[in-house]
Amino acid sequence: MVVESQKLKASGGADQTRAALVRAALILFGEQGFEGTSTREIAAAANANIGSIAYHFGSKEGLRIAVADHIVATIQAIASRNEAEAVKEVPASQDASLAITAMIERMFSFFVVQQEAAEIVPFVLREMAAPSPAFERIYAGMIEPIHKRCCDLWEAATGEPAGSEETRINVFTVMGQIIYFRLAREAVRRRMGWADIDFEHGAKISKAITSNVADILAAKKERTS
Amino acid sequence: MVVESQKLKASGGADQTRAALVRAALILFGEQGFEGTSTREIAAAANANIGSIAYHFGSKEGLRIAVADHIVATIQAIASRNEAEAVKEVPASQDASLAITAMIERMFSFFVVQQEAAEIVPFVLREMAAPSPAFERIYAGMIEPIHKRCCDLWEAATGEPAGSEETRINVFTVMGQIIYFRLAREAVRRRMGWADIDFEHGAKISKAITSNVADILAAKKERTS
DNA sequence: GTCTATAAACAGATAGAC
DNA sequence: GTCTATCTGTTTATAGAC
Repeated sequence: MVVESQKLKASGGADQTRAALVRAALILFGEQGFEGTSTREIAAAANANIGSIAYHFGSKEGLRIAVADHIVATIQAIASRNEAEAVKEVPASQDASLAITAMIERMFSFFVVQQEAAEIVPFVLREMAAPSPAFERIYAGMIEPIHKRCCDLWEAATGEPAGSEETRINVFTVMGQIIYFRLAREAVRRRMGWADIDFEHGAKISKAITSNVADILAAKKERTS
Repeated sequence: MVVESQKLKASGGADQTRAALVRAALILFGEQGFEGTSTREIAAAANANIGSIAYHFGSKEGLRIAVADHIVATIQAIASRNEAEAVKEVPASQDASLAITAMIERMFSFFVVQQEAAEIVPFVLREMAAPSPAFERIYAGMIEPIHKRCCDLWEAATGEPAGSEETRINVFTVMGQIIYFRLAREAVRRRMGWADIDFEHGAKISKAITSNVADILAAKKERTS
């Protein structure tokens, strides 16, 4: 993936310059890493000049913080939209296992298949693996809220308290099954002999994960009953 | 984690200089990334001079390749030792599920608790997430062999062919549960309220993963019988 | 707010003495 | 093989014109 050569900045306006810089930095930091990206490169991709980074964000590090804040805002917009849809789909919390399956498929689509907000995931992965000062925002505004939400679903499905140590660990094991396919995308692609991981492949993986989680939930229910 | 200030190079000798450079690069590339590490930094940590990198490896990129080869050699030494031990522990392939549990615990200890070869994991994680020319070696010499070995165990435990698409995907879901706790170590640490992920915490996580896999295997056995 | 010019530090690679 | 000095280009940050 390469940054489009089209202008990210539509016309004049300070807000548009700012937004174009944030989006260019999001993409380039995700692809090449923070140290692997120069401010000149970012300014060029955003159709702005080098000085504008210092003016709007103070420094390169300030730009990274702004990128993190932009991610959190985007994620929260997506989350509230999904919640509105989820309420429509499952009027009562009729079957918690179904809700978990839906959540897994949504997260898998977001992290691995990536139709929307594809630029966000590489940046977030890098922050998770090697936290920078910007990680604080990503954790508090994205990782923790998603994990909490999953713990609530887990409680509804198993009866195990959402706040218990066991539940929190179990939810991480589910998130690991999903995100690993993004982290190790190239290894998976090679080992599976796939040219790329397309929608069809994604469906197979997603099915395997939801099946795993269904088996785990069923076994837990069996043991506690 | 910071590189020890002690000398990595014991005395003279070309091989010792070479080895010290590889080890210093392994640690620093893992901690700070390839672009985030300067050749001067590596030479200083290895108690060598900058020119020695060009002499021994041709370029910074050549050093990265040498690091990858060193990792593969180390992994293969560990793997053959483990195999020798595994034969002692389980004389016949009496219970394949036990062998899988043992494999998971070994991998978890290697990737997350990290008593031995702790420096290797960060470097490998970075190559998985953002493959460089050195990834080829890591994949062929470490990732694929481990994955193949796990697929064989999976076949022994479930009857599903080791080469089937389903088996390969399932093995990746297990590896994901393990490696995620290393990738997202900082997020896990915060969410669990742990000061660090020590041996006791590792035991809890490992138990959760082995329990998950046991449930998945049992459910698969149930369905095919 | 935007843009250019420049400062000061640092990068990787190389040449050549020993 | 080791080490120093240096070349060439690039880095972030800044100063100041417009």
